[in-house]
Amino acid sequence: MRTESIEDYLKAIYDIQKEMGKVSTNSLSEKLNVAPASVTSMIKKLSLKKLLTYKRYQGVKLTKAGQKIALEIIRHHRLIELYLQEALGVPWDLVHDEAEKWEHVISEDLEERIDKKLGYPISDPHGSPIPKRDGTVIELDSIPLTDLKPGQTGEVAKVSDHDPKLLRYIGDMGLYPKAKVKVVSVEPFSGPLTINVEKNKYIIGSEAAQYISITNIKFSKSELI
Amino acid sequence: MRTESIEDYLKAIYDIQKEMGKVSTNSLSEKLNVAPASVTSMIKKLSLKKLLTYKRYQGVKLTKAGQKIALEIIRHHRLIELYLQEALGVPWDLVHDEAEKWEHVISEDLEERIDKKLGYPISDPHGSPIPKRDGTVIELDSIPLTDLKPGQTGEVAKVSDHDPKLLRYIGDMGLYPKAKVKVVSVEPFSGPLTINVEKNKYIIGSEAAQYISITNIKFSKSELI
DNA sequence: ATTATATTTTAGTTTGGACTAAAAATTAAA
DNA sequence: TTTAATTTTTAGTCCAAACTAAAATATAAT
Repeated sequence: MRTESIEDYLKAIYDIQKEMGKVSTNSLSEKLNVAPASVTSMIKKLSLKKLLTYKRYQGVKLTKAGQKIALEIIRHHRLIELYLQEALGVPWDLVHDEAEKWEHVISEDLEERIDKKLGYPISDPHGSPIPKRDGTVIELDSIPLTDLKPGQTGEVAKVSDHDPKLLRYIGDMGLYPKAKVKVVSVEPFSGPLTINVEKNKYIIGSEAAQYISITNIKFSKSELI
Repeated sequence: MRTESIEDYLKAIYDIQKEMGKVSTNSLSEKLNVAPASVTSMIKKLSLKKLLTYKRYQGVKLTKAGQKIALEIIRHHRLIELYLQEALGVPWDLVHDEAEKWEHVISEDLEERIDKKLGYPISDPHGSPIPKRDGTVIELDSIPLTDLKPGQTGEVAKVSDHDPKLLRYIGDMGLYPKAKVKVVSVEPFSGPLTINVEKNKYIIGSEAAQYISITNIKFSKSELI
């Protein structure tokens, strides 16, 4: 059987795998908010179902079958997020939580209808790519805003959607995907950055800035962008 | 806690209460497709939570609190059904199953948005009334098509949405809510009825006809409607 | 290389919600 | 009014998925 819990594990594994390479028991425990021991037992089950491979004490890796399911759920999630925003005007800091539940119960048929209505979009409101039904994903590479040097410009590729409060903060500065940013200065010791967003100047803490991914990075001689 | 299972029980109890008066263990068992023993134990739990009252061997009755939850879920269900049809073109025989799952995970906020977008509708695609958020429902009274006598006319109030195949059959005859019907003849021993639907003549078995509720019944002298 | 710390796994419980089989209560039939 | 049939409840299991506490392994520090 394919329970909601299993889907959540596979999705979490996929995410961690992508952004940190290795998927440890602890990282899963933290991401899913369950005890490490619970993770271990679920891992065993998923391994039996051939959805992932693992060696004791050495982390897990999704199999083809496991990845297929993970991507299917992620696809649901992102299409739903975009649909909620576009069709129903749900603010971008709320779409995640709503999608988190709906993604497990939507039918493929309805998903197809939504996909069509949206015109087969390629990314969600936070800039993450929407996997195709066949399992292909185009991850465009980007680096955290905190890695830019003063004088560099770029555009927002995506932002983390894990915390509504953070999203609201980011949104207030206009830091949506595709927004042009320039780093004016960076304070040392993980201090705040001074940035320009489409001509407006802001100061943002590195804590928040690390959740904003930038692409298309260049040096700009001009004062503006 | 308020689990999906609990919500399903309360909804089922509300439905049965409305259309059969008494809610027995067996009727619930059948409607929910679970063993009678399972129903008994769930009833005990719901009783402890003060969502219903019951005396052993004598059926159950929702409390105010129980009814409130039931109506909330039914409201979700019906709004979702209508939304799926109107906004996404999901055919009317499929909206039920989709809503059956979504109804448990939709937020009140999103529901409000959907309600607004639909213009605060009062009934779903099958003719059932949509409860208000405060728990009021206007059930318009109607009788099964099988209870009409030859020569009587009326209009479709609602149809049962429990079986997609049945709905497709009914839909093919144009028997949507508000459609005008005239009973031309009825064969004895629960035989088929000959009816006119908006000028078209059909023969329908009583098995199917009993799931169609009619309102606004009159006698018509004319050949047509 | 040992010890200390951190991570992961085992072992054993708990909880929700289902199940079967058998007993008890109710209702219907002879 | 006894017997038979139906309905409902007990009693005891099972499974998924979480938990805690304690043991095992791996990694880091001295």
